[in-house]
Amino acid sequence: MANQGDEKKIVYDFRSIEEKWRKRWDESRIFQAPEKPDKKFYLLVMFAYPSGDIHMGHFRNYTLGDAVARFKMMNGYDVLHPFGWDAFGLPAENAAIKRGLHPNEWTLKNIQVSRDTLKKVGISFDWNREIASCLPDYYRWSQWIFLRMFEKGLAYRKQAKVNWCPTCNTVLANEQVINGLCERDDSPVEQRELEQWFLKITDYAERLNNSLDTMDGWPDSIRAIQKEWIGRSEGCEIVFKIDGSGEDLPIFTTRPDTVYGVTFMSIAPEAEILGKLSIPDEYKAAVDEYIEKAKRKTEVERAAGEDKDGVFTGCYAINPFDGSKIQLWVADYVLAGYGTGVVMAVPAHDQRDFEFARKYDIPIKVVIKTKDGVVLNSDKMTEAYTEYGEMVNSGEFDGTPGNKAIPETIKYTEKKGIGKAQINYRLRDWLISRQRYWGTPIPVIHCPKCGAVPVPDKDLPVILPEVENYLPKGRSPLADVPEFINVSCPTCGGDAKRDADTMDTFICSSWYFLRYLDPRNESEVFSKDAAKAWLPIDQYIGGAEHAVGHLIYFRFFTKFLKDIGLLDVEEPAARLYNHGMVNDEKGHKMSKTRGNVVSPIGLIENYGGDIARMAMFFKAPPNVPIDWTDDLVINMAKFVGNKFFPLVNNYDSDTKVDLKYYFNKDELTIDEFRMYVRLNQTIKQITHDVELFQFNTVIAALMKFLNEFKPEQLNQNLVNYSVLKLIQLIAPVAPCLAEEMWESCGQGYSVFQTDWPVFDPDAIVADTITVAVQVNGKLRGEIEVDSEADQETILTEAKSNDKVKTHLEGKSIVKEIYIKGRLVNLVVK
RNA sequence: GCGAAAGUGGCGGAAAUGGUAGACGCGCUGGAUUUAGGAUCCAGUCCUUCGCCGGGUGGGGGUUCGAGUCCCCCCUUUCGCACCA
Repeated sequence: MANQGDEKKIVYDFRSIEEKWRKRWDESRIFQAPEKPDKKFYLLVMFAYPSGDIHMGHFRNYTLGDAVARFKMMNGYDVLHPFGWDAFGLPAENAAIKRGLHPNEWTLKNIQVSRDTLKKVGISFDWNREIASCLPDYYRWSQWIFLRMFEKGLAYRKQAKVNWCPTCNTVLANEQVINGLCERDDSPVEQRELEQWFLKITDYAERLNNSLDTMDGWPDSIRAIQKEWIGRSEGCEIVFKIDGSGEDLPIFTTRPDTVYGVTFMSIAPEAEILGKLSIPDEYKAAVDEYIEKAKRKTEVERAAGEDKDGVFTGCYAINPFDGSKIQLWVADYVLAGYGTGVVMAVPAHDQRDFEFARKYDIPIKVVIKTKDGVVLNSDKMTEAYTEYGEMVNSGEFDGTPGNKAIPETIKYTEKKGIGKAQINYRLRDWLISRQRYWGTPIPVIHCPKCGAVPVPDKDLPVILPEVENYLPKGRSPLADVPEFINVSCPTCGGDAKRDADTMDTFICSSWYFLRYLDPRNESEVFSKDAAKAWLPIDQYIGGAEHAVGHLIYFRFFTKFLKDIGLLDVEEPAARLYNHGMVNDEKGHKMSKTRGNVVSPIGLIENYGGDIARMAMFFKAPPNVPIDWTDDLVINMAKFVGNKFFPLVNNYDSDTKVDLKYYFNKDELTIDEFRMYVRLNQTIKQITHDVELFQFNTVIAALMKFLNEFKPEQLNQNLVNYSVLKLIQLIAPVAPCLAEEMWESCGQGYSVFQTDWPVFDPDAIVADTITVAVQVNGKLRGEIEVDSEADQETILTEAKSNDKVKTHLEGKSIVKEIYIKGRLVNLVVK
């Protein structure tokens, strides 16, 4: 740890240097994006939740984005690199309650503190475009988008069984329930029957699913997670009839080919169809009791039941294929929300149905032959046969081969009008209303006569009122604010009440990237021209934990806004990069309760922001989690202080170097030319690595070059040329340092407005090259040859190498392989 | 159970497209310098060996002149989904 009082240890005066350049950037507005870019690059980092000061995770994420932004600037792009605050929501509210503050006060204070820190870090954000989702001029447009969805029937109210967190005192979206527990506080989530607001994201399930196939700028892992979450499933709807009443009893199945094997059906306890059954008296009590019991269980309890159980209703259905009578059961393993809430059970060919049938002595009927053409004996089966195969015991379908069985049965249902091909999704509609204070008010008025009436656009925003008591108590605190709640109906003028709920904060983050494009627009959510100019996001950087939340929601919003004509793009972000976490030295997550938080501010004050970020970059690629240790930064400070920064001492600012043109190579000695080659290899390497965000090897390449660079042995021209190139190459990674060095070489302001170095292709191929020589694939020697030498010369040379010769003795060469400029392999026997 | 990613020295991690495995750094070991500490410099550091040779990228097979990289099987770890009919 550098001792602040000990001047000898300060390797360069990072404090004044960093302050100087931050100020300079700010004054010259170098990071301000133009309205109309020529060559655009929209770089988006996930905006921050202001729950305190920013931490090492933010620091890592945002310095990564910063390096990319600066690199793109140097490659001639107009870079849009905005920032803002995801300021509404439960965490801010909970934190504020704990401290006895108002959420607004708490949030705004945190924003200020965090903003100051980020400015101190010198991130290249365009602060002119800063937004905060808790401010009326932002959430006004969240309300506006909500109303557009309402108009299209995509925002709707529904009485439904919903997830309720008893600790947060609010409902939660499916995406916020992890293993039946609240993602915030791990409380077991209860099911409550409530009327709530939903967004019909399911209308977009197919498009959300299909676009994933073309999104090759996204990590495969995220795409796979989203695919699974959307859960597309191809199958068939088949309409059975209730025996007696003849009422329809539709089911969804992916295995219509097993329909002749149906021996019972399972109905979810919550399924509405149950009301249509006339359950015989002798079964009624047991069924009612089972349903009551099932409803009291939590999701986890229901899922945990290893043994599937259920109860027979005494009712039957008719199989439309063969007219057979099917027992109807109620079973709580059936999900009311998927398909129709009714499952056709085929015990011979579905493992769960098999176990259920064995338990309750229900017949098992084999209707699919095995691969070997065997018809299994149902009495002797120990498990279901779930493979596809030829149909058997299936009436007119007998003999239909496995690959045709499903299409043929589907075709039949359509011909007979007893069903149809159908695609189901696991994705559910998004529950967005919250019974909490700190969020965007839902812009709807409930009128006893007119029902749910949208607030007219001209009355937006619906301002979140200041309240005394915002503690959660199971219904929205806004419900107890008469001035807010009591209004007249916009349609009929009669007494009406505002909706008291607020929106899920993920609404705010579903479109923030659009507001950045036109953040001060008072008449529109954003201008279409701005959207056309900047979209899609060229690079999005953020955590993988948002895979099934935010990263689906913002895709959904984009598609919706395209459909109403505001956007041209189908997808918001062309490329996505997931950064890794920063843990403490023992690999534990940094947290205030653990007391192991390393502050970016402390690092900046003791070592400088450039050293801190270089240390972080050097440790590992940015997508790999790292364990922070102070020696990272200590060692980086040594490298910069001893090796890198002193480079400018070797620069002679009287010697003019023209960086735009080829260096005069003819003047160089052989050793100097070798160094020139190494420089160009380094340029090539670093450019390649920066493009892949491999900043660890960027710094390694710089170190390696400096290990070989001996300025005192080289002519001054070459030294100057090399130093300038190196400063540019390292600028994205160490911006203040680079500016300072650039200036002290007499190059003026700013290094970020110079062109990124391009390697000299002539210098990549040297006059002589080293070729590796293998015998039977094993390295046996190296030869130095003229780079122009032909294959024959090289092979002759290789065979005459002393080391190689010993391995050739007494053997005959059966094959000679030459890989140009790299290696020779002699195959001997 | 299903899906995805990944297994390389004491450690973090390098090896673009199959072509010199272990770059760069940490740590460690010797040495130099220094009143001392810190710092700095030089040398060494995958295993085995004085050296050559040999072995080596989780394990086992395969393709190839040549495999960390491609294919098959297995093991382990991490992450995501977990009754989806």
